[in-house]
This record gives sequence, structure tokens and C-alpha cells, in this order.
Amino acid sequence: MKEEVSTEQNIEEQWIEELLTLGKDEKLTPKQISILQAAIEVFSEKGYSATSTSEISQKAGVAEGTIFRYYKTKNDLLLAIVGPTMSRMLAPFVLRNFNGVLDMPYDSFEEFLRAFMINRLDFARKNFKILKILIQEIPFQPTVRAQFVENILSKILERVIDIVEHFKEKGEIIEVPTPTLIRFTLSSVVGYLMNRLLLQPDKDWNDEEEINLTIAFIMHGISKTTPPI
Amino acid sequence: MKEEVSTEQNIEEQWIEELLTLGKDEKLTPKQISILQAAIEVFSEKGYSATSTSEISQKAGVAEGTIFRYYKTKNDLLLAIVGPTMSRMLAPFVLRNFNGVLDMPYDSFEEFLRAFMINRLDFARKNFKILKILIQEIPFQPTVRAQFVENILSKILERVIDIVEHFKEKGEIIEVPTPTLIRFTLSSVVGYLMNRLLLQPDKDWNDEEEINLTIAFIMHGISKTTPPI
Amino acid sequence: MKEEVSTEQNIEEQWIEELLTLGKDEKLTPKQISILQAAIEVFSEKGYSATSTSEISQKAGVAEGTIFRYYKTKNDLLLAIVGPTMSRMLAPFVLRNFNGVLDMPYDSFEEFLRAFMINRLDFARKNFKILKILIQEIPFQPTVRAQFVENILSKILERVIDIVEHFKEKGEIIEVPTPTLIRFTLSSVVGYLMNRLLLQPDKDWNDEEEINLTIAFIMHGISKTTPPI
Amino acid sequence: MKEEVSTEQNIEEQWIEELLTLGKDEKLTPKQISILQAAIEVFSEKGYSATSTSEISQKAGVAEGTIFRYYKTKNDLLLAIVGPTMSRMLAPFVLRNFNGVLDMPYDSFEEFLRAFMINRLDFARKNFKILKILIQEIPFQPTVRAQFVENILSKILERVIDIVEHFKEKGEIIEVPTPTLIRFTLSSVVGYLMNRLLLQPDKDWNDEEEINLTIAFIMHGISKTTPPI
DNA sequence: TATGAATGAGTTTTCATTCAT
DNA sequence: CATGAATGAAAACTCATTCAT
Repeated sequence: MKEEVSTEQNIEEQWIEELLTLGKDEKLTPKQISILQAAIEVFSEKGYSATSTSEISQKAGVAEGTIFRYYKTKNDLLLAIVGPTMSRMLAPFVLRNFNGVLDMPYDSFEEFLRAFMINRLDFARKNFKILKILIQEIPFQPTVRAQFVENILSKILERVIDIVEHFKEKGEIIEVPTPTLIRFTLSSVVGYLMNRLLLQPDKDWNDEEEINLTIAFIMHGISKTTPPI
Repeated sequence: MKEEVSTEQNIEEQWIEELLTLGKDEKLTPKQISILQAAIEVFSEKGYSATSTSEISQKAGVAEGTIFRYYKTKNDLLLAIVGPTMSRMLAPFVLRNFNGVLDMPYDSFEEFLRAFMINRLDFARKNFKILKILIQEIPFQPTVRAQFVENILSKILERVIDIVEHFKEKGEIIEVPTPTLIRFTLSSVVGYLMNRLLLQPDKDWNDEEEINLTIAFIMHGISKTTPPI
Repeated sequence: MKEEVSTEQNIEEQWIEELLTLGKDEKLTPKQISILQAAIEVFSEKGYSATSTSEISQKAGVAEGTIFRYYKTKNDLLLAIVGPTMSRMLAPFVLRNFNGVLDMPYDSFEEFLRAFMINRLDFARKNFKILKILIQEIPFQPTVRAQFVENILSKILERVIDIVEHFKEKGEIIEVPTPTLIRFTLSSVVGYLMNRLLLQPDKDWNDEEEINLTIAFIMHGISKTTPPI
Repeated sequence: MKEEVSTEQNIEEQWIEELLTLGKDEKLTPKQISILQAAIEVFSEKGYSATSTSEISQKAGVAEGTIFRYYKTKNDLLLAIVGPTMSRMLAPFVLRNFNGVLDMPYDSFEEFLRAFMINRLDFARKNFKILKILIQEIPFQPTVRAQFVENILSKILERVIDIVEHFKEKGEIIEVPTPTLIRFTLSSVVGYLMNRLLLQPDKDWNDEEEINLTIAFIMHGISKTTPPI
């Protein structure tokens, strides 16, 4: 009798499975998981176009034909990987604020920022490879781009606009056009994530400290003089 | 007899030529220019790996073999495009400060930032397609990445560190680790450039205003309250 | 409890079963019938080589493996379809004339022709798709061709030669080499069947009239002048 | 120095070239001719669907990729073979009868039939393999069928109707619906060609004699008695 | 120098067939 | 019996690169 121990391998597999079955009730077969794992690995390493299906099949330990039983084309395989992850990007934004009421659980913009950064750093860390694939392919895959812009980005922005304007009204943040404020904020957050995970992943980071500094920067800038209120 | 008028086409060709012959004394032949133009176009549109040399040759109006007369491999063609542009990224940083003396022509960090942003926006606008190719391929082309990190990035950082520390010493900017300060600054600048050129190129931008706002943000943040000095 | 009513579907199934079990005592299972029906449909529509077994299994509503349970190879499936039909082509010729005696139930060649055409039109109509498959594949499938020539064609010809020579001896038909006479006759008959079923199946045919005309043509040609006896 | 002798090989190549460049001014390259020759050979032998491009390339003595330089798809290769031959089927019918005048160079239907049969036997003999491919694929290739029906068959029939009705009016042939008369005639002609070239190509045929007999059959049938005028 | 025909290894994809369940 | 996941060989087609002209 096979004893099901929770090896690291198993954990990874479960993660992939949970990750890529969003909204579907089918379970993935072990071969399917291998294929997805291998594809994520190689796509993120060499890029979608530069990856051959034969390489994926080898890495996954399945026959090449098996890939095409599950995914009609190589492009379908890509979509099966990036699609659910895109949807998950939306999650923290749509959970709240249902039925039109602005349900803001944060007392200050800083508090919101901290929660947001911690949450998204965690998400990005867990989905690092897939996000890399997604970012790489958005410029080139019309299908992916359309889905991302229409279903994800616009909805996220909608929500973020609400939040920013909420705190503008409360007098917490300055009177600058909302898109510009969002750009400032996201630049700093994304800038941190990119450095943290992509450019210098091996540096010895103190995440809490860096997040605090980043938030302080977003709120107060880097000048020693007081801002010209 | 063909009269050589300075058409827009010609200007573009000269630009490409100037752009891609950095540090070499050879002149580019017309065919070579066509090839480079076509390659830049298609690489930036479909990605390096997804572009076929036959497509480039067609767009360039030359025979397939001609490409390989000038560039031994498809990869060499890529390097011929991104290489000189990488070098040019370095230019504004190395022109000054030669022979070890810190020659700082800016009276304040703000002034430096403004000059920097205007200059780099101009550069990025002119080299947009090539920069897009470069950014896309850095993760996948070890040659490109190595060259970028060793010859370009490290030298830019070196210089920027000097500048930032100069103004830290002058008491203009806060006592936060220099790499973090650089990250803040570059995140905001790059964030602006990406929005401006990549994400919303068609929006009606007021560059001067946005640059001012961005600098104000970097210096003073977005909070209405004074920073806790 | 399922009541077995004799729906049109059932009739079709029985027909297939009767058709394809010639000379065997096994009964076909329902799955087998589905497979054969589907295969006949798709083979006749797209051709044997251009048909995939997966397409057949889908159309038949069975698993891919099931086909290979009944028919070891795709080619065996083809043979299972065309084999019995070939045998049935022989039927009207071998029912009579057994034990060497020329048992000729027709008083005139015309009478024979009429019976023959009516009978074969009926047969061809009922077996249209299978005959189409057979005709298409005879040139390419050595197995099929050999079986057809040795077991079917030669025996049919043998019998037809007897008949034609019988009426030649009786002085009813002209003194032309028998193979040529058979060619004349079969060309006209087959020409009618092809037009009737294959080339213009949707035309509003008056079969009795056309058969009469065809027989008149075979006997007397199309000239208004009398033949030069 | 290469001596250009008119070997049988050369004659065959010229024939193919002449055959397949109908209406185009490009010349075929030697490789292209090899490819076409090989494709005609194998398609007619094994059928279009059952033939692999690798087999064609081997037989043609070229690399597989070379086939696709000339013909974008396997299907294009098929069309390049059957298209011009279809057009040539039309030739003897459109040469005459231009500008609406019925220009009938034959004094009797028999004379027309003889010329027609000799001409078409010659054509079929020369184009035997291609015609075999054409006949085999017409049922399965919508493109081929459409082209055949619209551009070829309808035009041939138009012309043949004119001819048949011309001789009906002259009182040479019987008052039977023209389509039926055409069917009689073509059945006999095609029946001869099929026997001659396809079913019994190795028999020792006396073509002149057989053509005479066939024409006599079409005109007067096989009965010894006079027709019932 | 420039060409473009030719290549053959490689790509994505299909498919008849097998086999553990 | 029946399934359908899995296979791997082969299919159609692509592509960077070479080379004779």
C-alpha cells in the first residue's frame, strides 16, 4: 500500500494544481501536473517562443503526444498557465467592495499600502515564474493581452481609483490627478517587487524594513525639507 | 538622376546608422540599414525568437542570404542592434566625472533629476523599439545580459551612487541606504517612462508637468502631512 | 424497462448487421454496429486514408480502444466493411446456374437486362456508401483488389459470358467479341448508375423510363437509320 | 561540357513542364519538375492522402523542405498537378464555336464521335496518372470539385449539348432527351477508356477496331433486329 | 557584393495502436 | 468487455544557414 507522505514534491504539485484549476471542478492528472510544471519551468527560463514542446515533454517525463492530449496546441498550454494566474491577480480586489458600497477596511492609506505590499509580495513570490511568463508574453500574445487588459487590469484600476479617491477626500493624500497618484504608488511597489524578486533575488533582504521604507518614501519622499504644502 | 533629398525616410536611416555604428569607423551600406530597420521593427513587434530571418529579409527588401553576409547568425543581428544602444545608455553618465574627480554640475538633487528625466525620456523615445527588444531579451540572452550588467548597469550604478551620496552628504536627502534611495528614484522615473511610452503612449501627455509632479513626488511623497523628520 | 420499437434507427442497424455478417454465424454487438456505421459514414465522406480512427470512435460514441478490440487494425475495419459487400455483389449471379447446367430463366436479352438493371440499381442504392468506399479503395488496397478480382469479378464475368454467348447463339445479338459486348452493356448500365446515384442524385429521376431508354439504347443505339446488317 | 541529348527522361520532363505551366509564363526549375514527377507518380499509385511529403521528396531526390519552397502546402502541390490538366480537358471544346456561331466541322455524328474518341484517348493516355489522381480526389477535395464542376464540366456539357442538338435537328439521331443521349454516348466512350487504360491496360488492344465497334454500338446497338422506328 | 535555391535538422501536431484499470 | 490515457513514430511544415552563381 502506497503511503501518501507530504513530500516537498507533493506540496509543489498541489500548489500547481490549486493554482491552475481556478474555477474548474476537474482535477488534474499527475501527467498533466508534470506537463504544467515542466512548461512553467522552461517557458520562464527560455521564453515561450524559444521553448519546444519536445523539451517540455522530456522535462515532464511524458511522451510528446501526451502534451497534445491535454492541450490542443502549444498556445493552449500557455493560456492554461497564465489564464488562472491572471484571474488570481484580481482576487484581493474583488473580494471586497461588492454591491457598490465602498467597503474600506483600512483606516489610512499607509495601512492599505502595507497590507497590499505584503499580500502582493507573497503572491508574486509564489507565482514568480508564471508572472515572469505573463509579463514576457503580454506584449506579443494578443489573446493574453486582451484578456489581461479587459478582465484584469481595468477591474483592478477601477478598485484602486476608488481607494485613492477615498483617501484624497479624507484629506490624507495630495490633490494630484488620481492616475498620476496611482502611477507613483504602483511604480514604487512594482519597483520593489522587481528588485526583490527579479534583479537581486539573492541579496539578503529584510522585507519588513524595506516595505516600511518604501511606504515612508511613497508618503513623504526623500527630501529632508518639509514638503511645500 | 535620383536627387537625394532629405526625406523623413532618409532621416530615419541616418538615425539608425548613427545609432548602430557607435565606436566603429565603418559606414553601413544601404542594404545593411534596411536589414537593421526591418529587424528592429519585427523583433520589437513579435519578439526575437518568434521572428524568422525570412520575414526580416522580406521586410528589408533583400535576399535571405544577404542578412547572413553582414551578420553571421540571427543572434549576431540581435547583438548588432542592442549592443550599441546599451553603450549609449551609458553616455550621459561617463561624459562627466572622468579622471576620478567628482565633477557635479548640478546644484540640487532636484535639478539633477529634472535633467536626467528629460534626457532619458528623449533617449527612450528615440530608441523605443530597440529598448523594448533589449528589455525583452535580457532575461533570455546570456550574452546580452552579461554585457548589460558588466559594461552598462554597474557603471551607471557606480556613477549614480556617487551622485546620491554627494547629496546625502550635502544634507539634501534622507539617511536611507543608498541602494534603496536609488531604487526609489529609478522606480519613479522608470515607472513614468513605461507609462508614458509603453502602456499609454496615445494618451495626451504634458511631459513637463508630469516630470515636475514626479520630481515633487520623489522629493516629498504624496502625504499631506509633513514627514516625521 | 426499454421497449424495443422498430425505429428507423433500428432498421438501419439491422440492415448493417445483415449486410456485414454474411457467411458468419456471430451476431454483431451494438457497439460493433455503431463502429461500422460510423466508419462507413466517414470513410465514404472523407476517404479511408483521410479518416482517423479517433473520428470514427467519436462518431460511433465508443472509446478509441473499443474499435481495436473488434478490428485489430484500421485496415481490418475497412475489410470488414467492403468484404461482405463484395460477396453480395456476386449473389444474383451464383444463385442460379449451379452444378454446371446453364439455367437461363430469361427469354430475351432485353428481359435479362431489365431484371439485371432493376436488381443492381436497388443493390447500389442500398449499399451506396459502401460501394463508394470500395470503388475508391480498389486501386490502392492490394488486399481488396485481389479479393475483388479473384473472388468476385472473375466469377461475375464467367457467368455474364455464358449469358451473352447464350443470346449470341440464339441470334439475338450481333457477332462481336463477347468481351466487347459485355463492355458495351456494362458501360451503359454502370453509366446510368453512376449518373443516377453519384453525379446527379438529386435530379428527379423516372427510373422505369430511364431503364427502358437505356435498354433500348443498348439494343438499338441512337441512330435513326437502320443498322447495316 | 554537358551535352544536352534528347533522352527519354528529357522528353518526359518537357512534357510535364508543358503540361503544368498552362497559362503561366514562368518556367519550371529542374527540381520543381522532379517534385511534380515524383508527386504524380506517388499520388497516382497510393492516393493523395496516403502519400507523405517525405516519400515524394525522396523519390524526387530533393530535400523535404524544397517541396515547401515551391508549394506552400501539400494541397497546393495537388492543385498544381490537377489544375492545369483540368484546364486542358476543356481545350478541344473551346477552340471552336467562338462568338456564338455554331461552327460544326463534322458532317455526321459518327464523324464527330470518331474524332472525339481518338483525341480523348490520346489525351487520356498522355495524362493517365494525373487523370487518375483527379478522378480519385474529386469526391474528397471541395476545391478541386468546385473548380472542376464550375470551370470545366459545365462548359464541356454546354458545348456537347449544342453538338447533340445540332444532329438531332438534322434528323440523324433519335428524339430522346439530350442529357440522356449524352449519357449514352459518354458512358460508352468513358467505358472504353476505362477498360483500355485502367482495367486491362496490358491487353493487346486494336484501338482503331475498338473505336469503330464502339461507334457502331452507340449508333446501332447490339441487337440483330432493326430498331422499332 | 548580392542572391535565392537548397538544405536538413527541428518544430508542432496527428494518429494508429497498446495496455493497465 | 470497454475504456481512454499514454505512447512514439511519422506527418506536415518551418527555419537558420550555406553556397554556387
